[in-house]
Amino acid sequence: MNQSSAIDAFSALAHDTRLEIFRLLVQRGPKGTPAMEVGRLLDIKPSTLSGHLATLKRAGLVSAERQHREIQYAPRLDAVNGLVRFLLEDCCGGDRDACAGLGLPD
Amino acid sequence: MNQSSAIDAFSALAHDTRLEIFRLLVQRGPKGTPAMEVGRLLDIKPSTLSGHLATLKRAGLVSAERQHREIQYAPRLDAVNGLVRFLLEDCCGGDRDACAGLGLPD
DNA sequence: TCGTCATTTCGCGCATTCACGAATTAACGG
DNA sequence: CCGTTAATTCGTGAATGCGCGAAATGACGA
Repeated sequence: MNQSSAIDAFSALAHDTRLEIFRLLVQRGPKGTPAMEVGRLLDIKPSTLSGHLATLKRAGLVSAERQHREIQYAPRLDAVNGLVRFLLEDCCGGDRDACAGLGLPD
Repeated sequence: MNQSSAIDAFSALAHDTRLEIFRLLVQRGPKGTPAMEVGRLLDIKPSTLSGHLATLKRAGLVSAERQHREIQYAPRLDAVNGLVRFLLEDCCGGDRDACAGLGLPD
């Protein structure tokens, strides 16, 4: 994870509809959800939905796999993990004691 | 944390300079850093810096406290925590078994 | 091969965001 | 009260992102 990738990810999440899409995918689980079903559940027009899913995919936040006619989209939870690690990198200048009790990852 | 607040936070982080500012504040620790020093370290013009710090503060990502002449800015790590919790809320439809091994918070 | 459903691409008009200089306000020290 | 440093506000011009309809493409099933 680098600055540029992080910005792509944050930009992707900084949008009402895309944030809803991502959270829906998280709730639906790692098995994935067909694009059309996402659009139906959230009432999004096909062309708009396609653009948003492409943005999320470009940002590395979701994966896409074709299954028969449909494309299954799934959230990449490891991307969220990487994003947080990047945000909190070298917290307190690397002084672990100073960061104690903040619930940070190892 | 709600959708609107989360978008404000992600929007704030989805910007090159602001992301640099926030990460710098994280690295400098919870004691805070004077605005001017941030500007000096990252080479940001005063008016531009002021706007970015105001955006981060409005998004709840940093706190500001006046100390003598300067204003100390500090990162709000609890905000990051809240952001991640919001993002991963009801993961896998709340089925904890299906989410096992993903490194999620309690 | 044909028809159909799923998805993407393209173009338009509209709204928002950005950096920066100049002027302004705020908080001290003497 | 004055000078200095810290920080904010404001206005402008340029760049980017947005939703959506229309058309194109891809992938099947019969």
